[in-house]
Amino acid sequence: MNKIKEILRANDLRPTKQRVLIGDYLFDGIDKHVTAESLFKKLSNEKRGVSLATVYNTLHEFCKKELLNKITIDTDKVYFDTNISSHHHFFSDKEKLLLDIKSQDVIISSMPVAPKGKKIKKVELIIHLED
Amino acid sequence: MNKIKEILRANDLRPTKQRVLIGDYLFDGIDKHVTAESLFKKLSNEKRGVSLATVYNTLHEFCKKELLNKITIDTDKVYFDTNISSHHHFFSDKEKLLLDIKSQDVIISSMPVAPKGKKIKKVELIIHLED
DNA sequence: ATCTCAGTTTAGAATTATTCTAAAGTATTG
DNA sequence: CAATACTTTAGAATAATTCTAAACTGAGAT
Repeated sequence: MNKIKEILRANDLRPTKQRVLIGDYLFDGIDKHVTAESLFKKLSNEKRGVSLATVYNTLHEFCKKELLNKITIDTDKVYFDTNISSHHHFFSDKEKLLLDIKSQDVIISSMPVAPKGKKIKKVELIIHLED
Repeated sequence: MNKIKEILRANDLRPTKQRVLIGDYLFDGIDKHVTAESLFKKLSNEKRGVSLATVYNTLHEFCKKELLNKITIDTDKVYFDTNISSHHHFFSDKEKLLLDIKSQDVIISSMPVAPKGKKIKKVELIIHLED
């Protein structure tokens, strides 16, 4: 029995060929950072391809269902992280490389209160690297 | 004597009409968050306008000289902050609104070490807000 | 002042990730 | 199996930004 199909169904997403193919790759147990383009290329090698539009659609759906974490660091590409537990990132602006920081390596001991009428949705710490 | 002209000269930037106009607006003592488009619109009202290309050029030059702080949160726009002291931001994804957090309101008490061969260039903490 | 030239500005074209559209395909339910 | 709502897709559209190449200008030398 395919684990991905169950995940999809549990999230009200029909287990289509494309979603299963993408899910199988993304959720194979190894944390990954992908972009729409990188994922599209990776899957083009497979026998049945997936269109770029579907890659975009699927990444966004998975994000909405909180199966993926969207990371915007750079204007020219959006990254998606399969590690949805709370953690932060290094980013090398030169190579445009995203690296996980182990969650215990960052301690934020004081946080501001949200402005009136707003709640904190997500805290994102990005450490930009240079050589 | 114009303060902006001195700043420009101190940074090896010729004090052209356009740079002085942009500098006068940005560095009037009030902290600002601008985008290329918002700055372009603001300055279009002035008698002598500045082209959009020059707005982009100037924002990037000012960034390089560390007169501005570039903030990338959202793929569809880059923000520039005139407050170059160390501080963090709230971002309301819905309204695409950027707000300063007072520097004493965030305490990061533990930081990771940079990967081998890299140095930490900048630490950016973004707190995403929702209603 | 005027000349010269590197630095600067600019309009418009080019780029590029992403979103949109609308037509064809498919999973699911009865 | 039929009906229908959900999906996929190719290609067009969008929009912020960058690029290009020609015109312009500030600053030092004469």
